[in-house]
Amino acid sequence: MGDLMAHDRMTESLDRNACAGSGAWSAFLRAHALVTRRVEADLLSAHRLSLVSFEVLERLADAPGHRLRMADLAELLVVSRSGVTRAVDRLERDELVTRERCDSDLRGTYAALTDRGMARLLAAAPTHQAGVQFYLLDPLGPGGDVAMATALGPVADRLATSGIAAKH
Amino acid sequence: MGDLMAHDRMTESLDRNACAGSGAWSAFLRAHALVTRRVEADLLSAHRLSLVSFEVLERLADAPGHRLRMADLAELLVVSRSGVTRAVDRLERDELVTRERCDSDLRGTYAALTDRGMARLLAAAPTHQAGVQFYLLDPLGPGGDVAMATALGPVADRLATSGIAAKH
DNA sequence: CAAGATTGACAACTCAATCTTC
DNA sequence: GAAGATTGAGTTGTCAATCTTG
Repeated sequence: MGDLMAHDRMTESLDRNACAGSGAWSAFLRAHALVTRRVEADLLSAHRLSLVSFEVLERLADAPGHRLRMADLAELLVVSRSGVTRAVDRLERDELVTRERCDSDLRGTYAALTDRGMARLLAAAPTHQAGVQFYLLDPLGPGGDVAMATALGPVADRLATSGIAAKH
Repeated sequence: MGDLMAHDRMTESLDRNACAGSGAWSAFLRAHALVTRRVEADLLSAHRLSLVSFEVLERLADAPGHRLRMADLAELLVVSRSGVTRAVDRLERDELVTRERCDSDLRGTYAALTDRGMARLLAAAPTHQAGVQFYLLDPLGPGGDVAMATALGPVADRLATSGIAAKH
């Protein structure tokens, strides 16, 4: 963990002017990788839930009737439809979610939260919330969370309209 | 960090429609997923480079001697050491990178940029830059890039010190 | 034919174990 | 023994093709 030799090599090679390690893009990628890694590690060790699994449960709990159609879940989580199929497969194996048929459109399928799923979500939510607060929101400083949300809103709006594929 | 939220209160907040769909955390995850997806799609279709591969080439080009040790590369990219081994394997197959021995420490290995690697990077850089600008920086608005970089700097600093594993 | 969902084949990453060198 | 790097095993995600229903 404490790797002093590596740290020496790093400081030597970091050039603030032309380095790829500066700028909003690099900070964005780095912060995302570091924060999600920590939050997921905490969720896994304390509640055996991956970050994606937690987010599925969270979205279902927020939805009317505690259920969502697979395609809607895919858009909310920004993953492919097959990705949602696999994720719900895993959650169904653990009996945290069940599939229900959609009566109005027989092509559709609902992913619905079970009682066990809700209990698991409630148990894990404090861990998740604490991680987000500690790893991301606290370092942002006062008002940083609001600034982040308002700044990144337009980013998502611009890209979320046309599903997963697009061009410019 | 000690978040002692009671279960009944959490249930209330989860039932509120605004819980999972808004806030800095959700915007952060959504923006990252959407932007990296687009940037990588552009890089793949135009230059057959994944985002990770591009970033490896970029880091090597910025480094003194156009080379970096595997462990340093892992820290810069925020991936595991085995992840870097696999990524460099792929790049070496395409002859964009070569492995070199480290004379001062025979345990170490350098990943070094080849001429083909540099040419590929230079060809792909405009595509990458345009994607970052269009998908992320433009929606952020004027000054948004600087604000983002300064806001996320402390996030990375807080988490980057102890490698990949950590506790709080 | 278009849309929702799933499946198979495949790609990329992580962890734990291993090998070499310090 | 500790650190750098790699390997094997296992997990998770994507794309293309398929099946079913509108």
